[in-house]
Amino acid sequence: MIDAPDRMPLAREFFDRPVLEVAPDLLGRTLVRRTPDGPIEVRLTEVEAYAGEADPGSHAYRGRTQRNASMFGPPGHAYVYFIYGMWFSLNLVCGPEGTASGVLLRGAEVTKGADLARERRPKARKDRELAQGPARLATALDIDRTLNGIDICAGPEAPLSVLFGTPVPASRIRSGPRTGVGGEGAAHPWRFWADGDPTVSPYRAHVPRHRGKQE
DNA sequence: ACATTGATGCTCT
DNA sequence: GAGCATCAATGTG
Repeated sequence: MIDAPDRMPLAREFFDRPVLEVAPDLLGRTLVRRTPDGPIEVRLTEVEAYAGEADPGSHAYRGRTQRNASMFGPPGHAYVYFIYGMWFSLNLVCGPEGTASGVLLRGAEVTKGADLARERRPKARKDRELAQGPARLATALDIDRTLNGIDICAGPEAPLSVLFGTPVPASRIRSGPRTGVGGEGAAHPWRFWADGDPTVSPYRAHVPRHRGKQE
């Protein structure tokens, strides 16, 4: 049985391009997470681009560290990081090895394996909330730090793959400032989403948190 | 519907 | 020690 055209995996060349080309081009694509219990598939609806060492909003801004090492690796690999003491986020590494760009996956619609996703997201009241937000997406897809650095172009058995899917046409893509990114990084409209899709997460502007004594 | 805030621990300075 | 590419519960309308 031959795969339908929309089930063809995206090759490494897809990711070996400038991140601002790759990010909007990922919208509508199918992300496959293969778990021991079976596959979970989502249709990507919201992403953010992080543009290498020159981007003040990026984890790579201050150069290579132990945490961000996989961002500096070859394209078509995963960068998974732990945040707020509780959550994971999944990025797809773009651009040539030695550079450090990536696309944060922020929102998606679960299209297959919804029963598995619901088990992992028992607090989701509606199916559209299963993967609405980066940490929710990672939780629904059973993503953790063991997937950091893995090759997502490694073939039909890989834990993660991206399939062709049905790309969102450019006329339906919107862009704006990235969520939770402040400073000079806030100026760039590097968040991309599918207009009107209910699985796009609510925008939250960056709020500087001052802790400790105040007044 | 929207605003506010606690939870929780890792990473880098 | 400060800050974090967040979520969910709580409060108010």
